[in-house]
Parts: sequence; C-alpha cells; structure tokens
Amino acid sequence: MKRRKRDPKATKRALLEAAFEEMHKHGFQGTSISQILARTGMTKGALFHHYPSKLALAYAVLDEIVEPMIVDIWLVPLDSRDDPLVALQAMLRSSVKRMTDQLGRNALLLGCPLNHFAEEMSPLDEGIRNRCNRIFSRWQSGITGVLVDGIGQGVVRSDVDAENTAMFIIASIEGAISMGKQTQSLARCLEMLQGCGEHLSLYLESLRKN
Amino acid sequence: MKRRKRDPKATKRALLEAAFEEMHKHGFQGTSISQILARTGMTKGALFHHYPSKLALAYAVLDEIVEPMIVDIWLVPLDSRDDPLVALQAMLRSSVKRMTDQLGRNALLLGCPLNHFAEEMSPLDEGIRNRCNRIFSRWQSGITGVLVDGIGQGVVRSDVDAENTAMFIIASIEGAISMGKQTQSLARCLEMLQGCGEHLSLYLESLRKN
DNA sequence: ATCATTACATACTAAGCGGTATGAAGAGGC
DNA sequence: GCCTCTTCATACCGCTTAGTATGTAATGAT
Repeated sequence: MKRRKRDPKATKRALLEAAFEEMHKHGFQGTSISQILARTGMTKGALFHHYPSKLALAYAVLDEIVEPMIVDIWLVPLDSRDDPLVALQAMLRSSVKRMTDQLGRNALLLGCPLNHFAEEMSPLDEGIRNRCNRIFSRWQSGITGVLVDGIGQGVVRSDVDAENTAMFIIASIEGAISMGKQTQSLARCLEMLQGCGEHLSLYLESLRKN
Repeated sequence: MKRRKRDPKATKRALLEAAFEEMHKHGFQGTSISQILARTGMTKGALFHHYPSKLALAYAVLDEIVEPMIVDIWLVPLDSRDDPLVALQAMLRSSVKRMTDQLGRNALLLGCPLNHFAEEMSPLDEGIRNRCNRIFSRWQSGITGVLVDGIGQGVVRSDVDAENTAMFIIASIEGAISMGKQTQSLARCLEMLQGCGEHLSLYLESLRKN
C-alpha cells in the first residue's frame, strides 16, 4: 500500500546486499527469501522482479559482492613496487584491517563468505561451484604472479613451485579464518589470523634466494 | 507393516551413520529427516524414538562419529616413537590414506565433516559450536604435545610457540581440504592435500634445532 | 502365559518454503 | 493529458519441513 519513491537500481542493490548478509551468516540453504525481505522492508514482488530465483540471487551475490571483496582484500594490496616477498608479507599484515574495513568488525566472526559458499555448495550446485572456483583461481593467480615475479627478479629461489605455494598460502589463510570463526570470539579470531600471518611470513622468508 | 527382527542398537547406529552421511554432503540445515529415513529405510517413528530432534541427532553425529574420526585420522598416527618432527611429517604423508580409509575415496570430495559443521553452524547453534570447539581443541592439543616433546628433547627450537604452530598446521590442513573440495575433482583434491603436506613438512623442518 | 515395556510404523498437523498470478501505482515518451 | 512499460505489493499455491499422536507388534521379566 505504501508507495515510496522508486529507485530500481537502489532496490536491486539493497536486495543484493541483504542477501549477501543473510547468506554470509546462515548459508545459502539456511537463508530464506522472507529473511532477506524482512531485512530490506521489500516484498516478494520486488525481489522476484529483479531476480528470477533464490539461486540466481546467490549467483549475483558471488559475482557482484564476493568477488570484488576478495579482490579488494587480497589482491589489491599486492600491487606495490616492493620486493615481491615483502609485498606478500605486507599483504598478510594488513589483511585483518582490510577484512574489517570491508565486512565490519563483528562480521569477522562470520568468516570468509567465499569459503562459506564453497564449503556448503560446491558438491550441490554447479553454478555456485564454478563461481567460487573462478574467484579462487583469480586469487591464486594473483599470488602466483607475485611469486613468479620474485623468481624472475632473483629474490625467490627458482626451485619454488609458485602455483603450489600460492595454493598453500590461500589454504592457510582460509583455514585460519575458519578456525577463528569457529571460536566465535573476536580476540581468538584475531589471534589466529595474526598467528597464521606470522607463520606464513616466516615460511615465505625461507623461500628467499640468498 | 513389515516387521523385521528388532535390533535397537543397530537401528540407532544406522540412523546415526545415515545422518552423518547426509549432513556431510548437504550440511545440517540442508539435510532433511526424510532424506535420512530414505537412506535407511526406517520411518519417523524409529528416528524420533531414538533421537528427540534433528539437532540432538547432529550432536550425536559429532560426538560419536566425527570426533572419533578426527582422532583416528590425525591423532592416532602421532603415537610413534620417532623424532617428534618426523612423526608430524609422517602424519602429513599418511593423511590421505587415513582419510580415504575412514571416509571412502569419493567422500574426499565432501571435505572435512568437522570443518563443514563448524563453518555452517558455529554462529548459529551453541551446542554444535561447543562440540566443534572441543574436537578442534583436542586436535590442537595433540599436535601441541608433540611439539612440546620436541622442544623438551632438544629437537625443536625452544623459541617455537607450540600452540600457535599447532593451530597453523591444522588451519593449513583444513584449508587445503576445503580448497580441494571446492574443485570437486579427486585429482586436484589429492594434489592440494599433498602439496599442503609438503609445504608444512618444509616448514616443520625449519623449526628444527641444529 | 501374562503383562509391562520397548521399538517401531502410520497418519497427521501447523508452519514455512520458493515461486506465481494479478493488479495497481509510479515514471517516461509523445 | 494519455498511453505504455516498469516497478513493485498482495494474495495465493503446492510442497516440504520438523515434530506429534496414536496404535501395534516384538521383546523381556516374572
């Protein structure tokens, strides 16, 4: 009955962000359309006008929110003119700040949305799996590139398998975030992230050519 | 109508194992009672006779299946008389075999059930969170103990933070399993687990006192 | 053999789910 | 102003969900 001013782009975006937040907390299957609507004050008519299905909404969340977020947190800080190994170590140190900037401090307790989607849905839906796969690949490529640069510059030992190492770094980060989330304690969450960063930094140092 | 011989313990166990398999694949929220019943051929009467609710069933799955499984895969192999660092490295090498022995080869694609429960339910249910927490703590304690032994024996550098390192090892393992699952390819799953094991072995070697 | 108890099977319920059908109000072109 | 398309709001639908109520067959104690 109430008719406010129309702003379809803002409406669509609000639905998308509400869907992201709900799915980040409850997972895809645990999120109901009505929860998303309650969060936005919209109705089903609006949602199904902009998105044909819940699954399509999840795809949009991955494409338009999760992927840019991963890029901003984990790839953008790699664009530096530093020594590649130092750049990676700086990325690890700044990661907590980047995450809280993007997600808000309390959302750290909800873990990595990419990992959440992947863990829940990889065996269940090809569309979600392919999207997660693409994002992870992009992330891995970014780190691989830095390591390859390092090898080219003679900073990193030439026997280092860059792709494999990049995978290991991402796996450790995601694992640490998961274990932090699992405690549901902000302090221990930060402790685990920081600890992981320090261990990885040490490991990266061991890859240095000297 | 069909009445077979009764075996309540076997019935309860069958329901428990079916619940584990369903929840391992679909998650807690994504699992429906009827799917569990279809898998066992039982009916609701049987299930709700043995377990008062779906949540109670999940608790039993964690207590009676997931925890022993984690212990068997990751803690039992640490009981060796070897050099502590060698024991950890051997554990990493044998992990794939232990996992496939416990879960079956194709279930590798479903990832670590502990991590799945934790990732999905940690922010949503205290009972599940506490159980996951206990299992992770037990795992971490086991590795910490080995590292502390190593320090005591003069094999591991005394400046190593055993608890923190144990956390890092577990995080890396869980992360690698997650990334493997995400590919839904057995080959890449094995590749990631193996790669992670090699990197961790190298890192462990860097902790050696010499 | 009897009888209470256990171990189920069957039928049912209220609530919530994703999705659709319909209609009306806002917005832009002429 | 008028007409059309877009953008929603509302009402509804069939289905599934976790859980309950009830009844009955199997089991074990006496």
